[in-house]
Amino acid sequence: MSFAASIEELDLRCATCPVHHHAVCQALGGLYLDELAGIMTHRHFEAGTEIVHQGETSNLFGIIASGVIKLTRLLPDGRQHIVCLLAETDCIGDVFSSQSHDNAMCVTDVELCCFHRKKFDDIVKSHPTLGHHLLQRVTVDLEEARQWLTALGRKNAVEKVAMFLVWLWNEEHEHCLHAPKRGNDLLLHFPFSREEIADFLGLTLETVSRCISKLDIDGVITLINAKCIEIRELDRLRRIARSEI
Amino acid sequence: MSFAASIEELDLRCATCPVHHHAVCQALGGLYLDELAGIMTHRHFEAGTEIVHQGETSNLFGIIASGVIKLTRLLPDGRQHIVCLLAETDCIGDVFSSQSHDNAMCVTDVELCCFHRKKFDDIVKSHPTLGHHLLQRVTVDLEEARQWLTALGRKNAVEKVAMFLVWLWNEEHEHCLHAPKRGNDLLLHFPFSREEIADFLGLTLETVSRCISKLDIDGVITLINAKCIEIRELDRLRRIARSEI
DNA sequence: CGTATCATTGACGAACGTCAATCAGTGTGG
DNA sequence: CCACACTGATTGACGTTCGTCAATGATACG
Repeated sequence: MSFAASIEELDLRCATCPVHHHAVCQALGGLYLDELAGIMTHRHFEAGTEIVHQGETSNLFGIIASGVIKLTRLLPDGRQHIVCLLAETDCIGDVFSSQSHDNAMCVTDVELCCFHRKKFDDIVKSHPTLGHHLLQRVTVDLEEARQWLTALGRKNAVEKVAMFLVWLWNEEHEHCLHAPKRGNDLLLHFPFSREEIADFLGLTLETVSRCISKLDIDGVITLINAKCIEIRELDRLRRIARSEI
Repeated sequence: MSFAASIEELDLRCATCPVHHHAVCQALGGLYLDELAGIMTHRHFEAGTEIVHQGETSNLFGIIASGVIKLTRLLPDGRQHIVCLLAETDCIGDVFSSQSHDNAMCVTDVELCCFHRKKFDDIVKSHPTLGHHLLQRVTVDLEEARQWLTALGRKNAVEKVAMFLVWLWNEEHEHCLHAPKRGNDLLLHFPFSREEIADFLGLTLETVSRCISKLDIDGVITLINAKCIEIRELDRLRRIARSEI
């Protein structure tokens, strides 16, 4: 693990944090934010770093200021699955349990506001609005997990990949308020390898590659390069994702 | 929908409720429980009844007193998936959103403590401990959803079915505190059809049937009848479920 | 320029789905 | 009490989708 060492980072307090208006911390007004800032440490992790290991005890509760984290689970024989992809303003960790169910690994470089699980929970307990916001977050996470459950259980490979692309597009254009605005609204840049997409969708990297090629050939998207796709027919892509075709 | 009509049921207040010590309502002591009881209505639903319809607005927030409810999602072409199975003490509904993401359908007869979503949320807001308990519930639901995500994404049919049986066994013997104690600890009675198991595991009913037959032939379980299974080698079943074989 | 890594593409096979026949269990009515 | 029908489970034959294995291509990096 690589902790932030530079002194400058100590100055990164909540007031200057780029996401504090959108993350759960918004629940606390500026007044109580100091309380949070007091127990917060800001850390930088490089892409590829494993922040938390599956099964390990960890007292980390974090809010992502920037970057992307994947939560993965490994089966005894090496099969892997990504249960969640987290981006800025998302929370990592569980205030109730110190045992981590998943590996947390950085897909890109990550800036993380870190709290001690127990201390964060104490603040949650004393500030009901924060608890309420946290409940809302977890509820949204649950809804998203169930959406993917349906996809993994009942959709075919092309539908899964289409759904993933639409989801990415939504993430960039609706949820992630700090994503840099692209010149072209339909240009999709993503940091995931084919293997990561496959581990997320319950496929193999070859199948993901074939599906992307098929969508390209069919004119729904244009493959600019391995990690950049132009969406040519968003409506059609959406219909495929929703299994309406 | 069939509402409870008998006058006796009006007497079913929280104090006499069989699950109030284990459901989220425990968070409120006996004192505040009256507040909850004041806005609660107790309803009975028959097996097969659809309580909530996918996409509909619904202001129901309920706590299951007895019975089993399935939350399902339907794709435009008829493919179906069960995203969650709920039993006594579990909550149904979302305090934040009035639009239901799934159909809620009774697998068995169901006794449900019903609240108006908004009113329940008001009580949550004024009683932080209740909110905290609710957060804990949703966190557990999320963890469970992710466990099934990994299963649907990365496990084969036999492993899925084994996992389902182990999960059922755990539900009966660890979580569901009011399940009637069986004479034989390894006898598993369940209310689900092959199609329901299939819709939960992302398989077809034929595949589920074949997997159960295989586990029977291999001596891991004995199929007593369609809805009763004796687990003969729990450890082996667990290892299959965990993909350790 | 050579090497390493990742993506694409093809050939083939296995696992699971589809379709259909049979079997078992349950309820109903004569 | 039995015959019948109805529903759901099992089993078999066959087909499709996706996984596996392998070769080739593209891109980045020292």
